[in-house]
Amino acid sequence: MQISDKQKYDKVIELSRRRGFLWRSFEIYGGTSGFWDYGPLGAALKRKIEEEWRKIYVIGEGFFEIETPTIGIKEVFVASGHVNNFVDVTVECTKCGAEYRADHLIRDATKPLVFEHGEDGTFSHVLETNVEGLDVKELDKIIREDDIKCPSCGGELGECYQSNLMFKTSIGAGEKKVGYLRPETAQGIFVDFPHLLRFYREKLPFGIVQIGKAYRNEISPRQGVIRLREFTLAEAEIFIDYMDDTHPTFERVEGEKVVLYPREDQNDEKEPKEMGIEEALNKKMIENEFLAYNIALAHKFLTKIGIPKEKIRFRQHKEEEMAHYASDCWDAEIETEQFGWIEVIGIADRGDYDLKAHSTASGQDLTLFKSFENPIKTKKKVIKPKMGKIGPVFKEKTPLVLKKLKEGKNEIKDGKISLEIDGEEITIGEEMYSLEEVEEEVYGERIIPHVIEPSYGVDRILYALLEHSYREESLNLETDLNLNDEKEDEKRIVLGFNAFLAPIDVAVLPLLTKEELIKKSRDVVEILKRENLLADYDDSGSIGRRYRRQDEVGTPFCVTIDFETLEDDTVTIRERDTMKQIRVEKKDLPNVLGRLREGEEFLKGP
RNA sequence: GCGCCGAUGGUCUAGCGGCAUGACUAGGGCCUUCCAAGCCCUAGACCCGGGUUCAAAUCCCGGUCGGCGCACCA
Repeated sequence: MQISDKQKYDKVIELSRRRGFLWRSFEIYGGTSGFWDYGPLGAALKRKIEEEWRKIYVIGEGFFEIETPTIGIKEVFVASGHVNNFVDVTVECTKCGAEYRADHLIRDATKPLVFEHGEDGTFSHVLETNVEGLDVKELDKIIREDDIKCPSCGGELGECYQSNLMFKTSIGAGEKKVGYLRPETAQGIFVDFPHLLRFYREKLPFGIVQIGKAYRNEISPRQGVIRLREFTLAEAEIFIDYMDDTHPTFERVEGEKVVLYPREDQNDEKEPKEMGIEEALNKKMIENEFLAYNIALAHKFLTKIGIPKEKIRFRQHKEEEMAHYASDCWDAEIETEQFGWIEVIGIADRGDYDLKAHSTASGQDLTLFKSFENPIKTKKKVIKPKMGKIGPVFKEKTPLVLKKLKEGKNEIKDGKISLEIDGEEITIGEEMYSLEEVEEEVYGERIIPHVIEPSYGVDRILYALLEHSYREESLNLETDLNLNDEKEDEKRIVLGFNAFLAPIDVAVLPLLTKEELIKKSRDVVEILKRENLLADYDDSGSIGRRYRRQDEVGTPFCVTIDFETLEDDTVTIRERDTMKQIRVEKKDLPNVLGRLREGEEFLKGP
């Protein structure tokens, strides 16, 4: 059988395209890599995944959702570091015009530095120039100093320049203002920090989420739906007090077991290990309680939507792979057949990087006043100027003098204070001030919150879910009609989504294409619609064919209308996974379906 | 971005200088009392552009897209 020889990825993508989950974008024009459309069922599935996410973060955690533009002005991304750091350094040959990535060019041009003789008689280089983390000027310098030429024509290379991975655009007519399509939704949140702080009434910790599109102009996106140029992020930014990283509701994730793959174990090539989240925290494997909490939360989310536990692990980023803003980062990875372990969620400790950066760049105060439990009382001596003496002496310079004195950086020498005003040295004599001891109370301090950021790649999660939901079942049908001994097992393709995620909630099918049954079926569809269920009606082909159609798109239940329905107003509900049926009264249908959708065992009966 | 390979109905596929295969799917009808049954009918394709040739899906060149390897991946 041809189909079973194929990779699972191919089967999943084929089904997705055939049944309207995923389509390549711009297909009639040949398509463009890095862009995919969600078809009717794909869009529905994605929405339901996002809805589950909201249940956890918005309702569960109490993080409200905001929506900010997908285009950001240049200032935002200059401050955030994306304009400078989210780049590849490129260099162009002045003669033939070929373009190169400068770091690779240097690495290639300067290697091999050392050869090692392999056992199989081949040579391999073991050292290469370390170009990691060099900036434009440094790379440019190396090219000049080592006199590196164009590898294809030997021509002189031009100056290095940065090519940014953000999509650039202009705002308004005449390209007055430069904008970029956001590479993450987070910056919109940081920029709104003063509003958010007031909204949450100036108390830490608080969180805020955003679900939306983000854009990265990847040089060469591959791997189908895994690497996109336009993709959906579901991000939460959790603002915390770094002095107090006790999570207020840690008990919610107690007992959650996760597979962890810390940095050290990766370096030592050890296996990831499963452990309770409290243990990981106690052993300092995860440094921060908020990080640990959010790792557990991510694990809850992924298992809830139906990713098998054994296919989930959390891998800590190595130092060199972390983003420019992160001080620690754990990725949730899901194992897929096609791509191996893929990153689907990044849980980063962004520290105070972003707020600090935006504060500096905008000149705005992005701090929060944190009260001490007990005000700190200090006694200190302050200088009290005697205005009657100072005024007449310094005249119009008096305000400046007072200002200097207030700054408090005064050294008293032999009772005299020296100040520098407009480059001029002046002396305040003993008679011009008095020293008084005052008691000062400090009620708190201004702090910049730190940020913990769980960032979910919705598209990747959706793909992983499709792959893990896809199954083919062999049905051994004992047909007497099978005269030739060609024993061909019939194949059933099922997307085994949890009922609450399935794009179509329920299908209504007349057993036969008879007018009475069709009419009755239409009535049932109307009843289900009133319950806000997405009900599909289908009377084409045989009943078996219709069940298979629904199985293939993951519809959990089919309601079948037969001749008994006409007599006693009962219908059958057929479950996707077991293919078993129960008969219920038509009037109980919404109630029973509701309970089944909540996960009640199927054959328990009404 | 480099190298290798590929692109034919909605899906999968045969053909590889001379009428474009077949299966599945889909639409309509007949039949049919629960899991892709059967019968009849219908619809539907050579990635784009150039070249070679009497003739190109087929050969050549360029492009686009895809797969794999290298590289990249906040």
